[in-house]
Amino acid sequence: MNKTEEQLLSQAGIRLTAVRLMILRHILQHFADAFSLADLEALLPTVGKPTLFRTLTTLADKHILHRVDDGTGMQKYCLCHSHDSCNCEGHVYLTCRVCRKTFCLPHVKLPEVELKNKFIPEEIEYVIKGVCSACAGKKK
Amino acid sequence: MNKTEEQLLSQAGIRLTAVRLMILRHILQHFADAFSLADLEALLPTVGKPTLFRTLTTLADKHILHRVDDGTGMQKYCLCHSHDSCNCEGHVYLTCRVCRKTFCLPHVKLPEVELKNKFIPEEIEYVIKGVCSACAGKKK
DNA sequence: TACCAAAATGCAACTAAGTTGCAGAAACAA
DNA sequence: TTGTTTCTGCAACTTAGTTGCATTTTGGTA
Repeated sequence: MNKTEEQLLSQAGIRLTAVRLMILRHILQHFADAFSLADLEALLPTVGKPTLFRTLTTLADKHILHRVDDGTGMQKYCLCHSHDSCNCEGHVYLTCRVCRKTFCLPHVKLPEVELKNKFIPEEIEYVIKGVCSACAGKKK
Repeated sequence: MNKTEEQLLSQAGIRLTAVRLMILRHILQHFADAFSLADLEALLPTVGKPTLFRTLTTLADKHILHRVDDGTGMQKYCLCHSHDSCNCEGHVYLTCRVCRKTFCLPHVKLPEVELKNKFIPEEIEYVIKGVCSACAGKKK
């Protein structure tokens, strides 16, 4: 079952404030896929950019959001789809080079890669770049 | 066998200039792994940043370099390890969150992911974030 | 070789995303 | 209610990336 904004924040040990609740509610309602600080700014013009930035940073640090690097040059975020036990090692994203949107595939099982070196993995991002169906339909 | 800078450029249909040859030679000699515009700038202080930028853009567009998005916020590039038939659909990178270096694993076979939607894939990036052996040794 | 058009280069200035400092406001415990 | 801690908003700053434009270089042609 889905959690409320209050539950998400308090369970993560984040102070409940009016601004944070509003930000998180809008994210839950509007962003099924990856979004940027600018997207959030457009949605919430009354909240200052530094506040949005710091809130996103807090939410990402507390594993309520994931940071997504999709190669568009803008930091993106998306809801962590397994809030409780966030051992979210791997995520798959589709990034459209035309509209620059990024779509999450949360339920895809990420394939493993053999590591020969003594590198300690913490997180895996599998980004597939291409053209989304909407943009492909419009004309190449 | 390895190609010369001249061969790489001319086969890609890029004009041979002194600056480009110097840039490419330095890349071949110094950067086995991913590097940024700033890295190149430090190596070649006599060449202006816009020229370096435009040269990297040209080399990436002609598939001599790959653009790498490692989540450090800086665009990185690395040599395409299969110059001839660059059907390089997939690349695996290791990014260290401590020293922010990114290492290429060019010979790892990239696992496939099932795509349900009508997304047209063009390129795949598999980025493993963590801590490299050098940084892990220094202390956590 | 001399000339010319097209392309490359370097300088400076600009853009945009992200980030910080600080003063005032809000949260929360006593 | 009070006081401390944390949050918020404004403005200003940082940095990577990018563009405009004048000058230089390249490579083809006479």
